[in-house]
Amino acid sequence: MKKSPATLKSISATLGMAPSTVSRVLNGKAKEYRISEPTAKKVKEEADRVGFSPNQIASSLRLQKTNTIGLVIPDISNNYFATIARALENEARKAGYSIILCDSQGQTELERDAIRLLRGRNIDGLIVAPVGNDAEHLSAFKESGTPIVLVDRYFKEVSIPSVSSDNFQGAYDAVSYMIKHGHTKIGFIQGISEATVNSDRLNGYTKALEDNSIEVQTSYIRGDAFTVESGYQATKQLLEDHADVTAFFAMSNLITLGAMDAIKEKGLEINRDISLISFDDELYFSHLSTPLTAVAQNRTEIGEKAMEILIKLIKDEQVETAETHLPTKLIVRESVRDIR
Amino acid sequence: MKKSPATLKSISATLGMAPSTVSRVLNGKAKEYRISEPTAKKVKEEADRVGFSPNQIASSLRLQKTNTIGLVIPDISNNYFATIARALENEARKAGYSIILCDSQGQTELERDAIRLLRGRNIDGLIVAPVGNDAEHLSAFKESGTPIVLVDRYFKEVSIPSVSSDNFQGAYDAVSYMIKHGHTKIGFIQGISEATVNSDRLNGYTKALEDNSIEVQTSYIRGDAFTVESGYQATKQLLEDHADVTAFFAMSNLITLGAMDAIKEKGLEINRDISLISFDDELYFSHLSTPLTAVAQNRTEIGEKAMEILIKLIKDEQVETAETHLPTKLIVRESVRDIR
DNA sequence: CTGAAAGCGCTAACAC
DNA sequence: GTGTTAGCGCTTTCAG
Repeated sequence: MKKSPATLKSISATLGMAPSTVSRVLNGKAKEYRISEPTAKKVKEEADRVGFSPNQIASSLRLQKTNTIGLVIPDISNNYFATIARALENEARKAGYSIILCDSQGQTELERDAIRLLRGRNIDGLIVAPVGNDAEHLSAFKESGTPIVLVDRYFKEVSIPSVSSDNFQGAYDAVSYMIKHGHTKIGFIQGISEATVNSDRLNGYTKALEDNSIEVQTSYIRGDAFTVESGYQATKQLLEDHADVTAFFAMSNLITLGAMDAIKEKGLEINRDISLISFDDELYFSHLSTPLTAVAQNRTEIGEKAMEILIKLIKDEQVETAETHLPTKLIVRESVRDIR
Repeated sequence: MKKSPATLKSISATLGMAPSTVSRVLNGKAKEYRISEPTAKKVKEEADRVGFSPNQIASSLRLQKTNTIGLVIPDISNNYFATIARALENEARKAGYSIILCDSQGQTELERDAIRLLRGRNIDGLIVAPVGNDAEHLSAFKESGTPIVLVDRYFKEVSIPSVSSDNFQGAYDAVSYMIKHGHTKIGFIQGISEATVNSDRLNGYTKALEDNSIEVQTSYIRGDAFTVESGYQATKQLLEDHADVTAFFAMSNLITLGAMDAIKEKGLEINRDISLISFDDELYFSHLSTPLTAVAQNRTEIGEKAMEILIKLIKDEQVETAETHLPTKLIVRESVRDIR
């Protein structure tokens, strides 16, 4: 049986005063309203005694503010997103907000549903790591007036603040590094080609090749999802179609895993037979059979920065509404062979 | 500027009817209340037109039900918890509940805070993966009448339903496997010794040794937290104190990582110089320099089962209130050397 | 078949 | 210094 918890009213009844008085004391507005010491003390004691905790729902309804932030993520079990989520949660909590977590499972349909649901829950702000390329529901949400910030991906056509890595530069650095070690035939194992994260990285890849007068082979560009499976298939196909490719550049932690599966399956060994760089670093990379060179993204900072922007927007503070791109860092390990 | 969204009242006003009528139609109670077809149709159209989404806050206040479940987790960026969280979220969503995520960062104090906060948010149920050994705030929460289910860890002294792996058996199997391969001096790199997960695993370890007439050396039992750092320190110390230890059994994915760090630092190679089994499997284990043998927990099922129980409790259905222990599976790879 | 009205628990403007 | 009151948006008796 559910106990009916203490309320302002119940407390004020046992104390023989008005709910408003109790409310004022408990909200620390005692001096502001010049409530007498003894009254305040009695209220606090009674509240303590019955273990009063204010009903946020009622307060939210009254104040039109839920102190709640929606978070829509493609896959919380993907360490990349989980680490961002942790940073987001942490910052939110410090600012007095709670996170409502929605996993879109990489499906635009579920993402749409989640946002609709969160809207009904009157969230004060929304963070989305969008899946797919459809941004209409996002800009529609923005129209509602509730602040929204994107993480990881972003959209050229709609102006929603976003925080992500400097994908162009990260890719440029990685590919330049490969080229410096003698690689010219470099496979690009991509995710969703329409996603800006992906195209920015592809641009970095292309630019690095061009800057070194290496022709871009479109047949070296493979893959169609940020998944293990796609990484596996793309790598496998490319390995079969172009045995002359000496290096792979994988566009996410999951794609990297798929690529490693394919490489292993073909009986190849990373470094010895084939080079590999992962866009996105993982905890275990240094312990792999060949420690993997990776483009490390600053996941925590992505989360912190995004929440900082969102909270500013909620508080109606000025914010440079543009895209934020955080620097990446090339972590050199042993997966790129020097073939000069 | 925040647009004021459509409400039942605003819709009923433009339509010239009462809010109650609109509410009934929109809640699918049209036939129950025998509302005329044309009226119902008009309501639906208007609701559509203005993009009405009901204010859950108001509804929650009225219904004393928030359709919200609190989730308190030590570290969402730990893949073990993240995968459980994903399963929880998924099941919750299917049942019409949203998840409020709180990361306790492994601190009892934050866990306590989070639960207090969630209480104020009038959650319909609570899932906690408890940190530490203090369960008082948990049983206090239970007293409030809101259903609560624990995942991963549990407490002997308080009767709160819990879902976790069969830690005893999982450990027993792993240690038996090591013994079968000739190991008798096996380090046990533990987390928090007071945690039931830990002691159950220790019991499994002990039992396996005893069943094979091997004496338990308490000096082989090291470590004091489920962290990389503790795993590292414990392994390092044990390696220095007892060079005769031939195998390690690490009590979590993070501890395993720390153990691998220590082993690598000492210039040792897994399998060749030292054997290792991890309690908890990870995505990358098969690609490690020595693919790691691990006790795989069914994380997804832990989450699903826990949510299933919680939802039953919320619906006041009968539930076997006991601890649920899900079977583990020993994934044999190459990290245990046969030294017979 | 539909409307009026009360009330969930809280806050704040307005009394006194 | 403190009480009274209205109302946030919704649901649900109770009326008609």
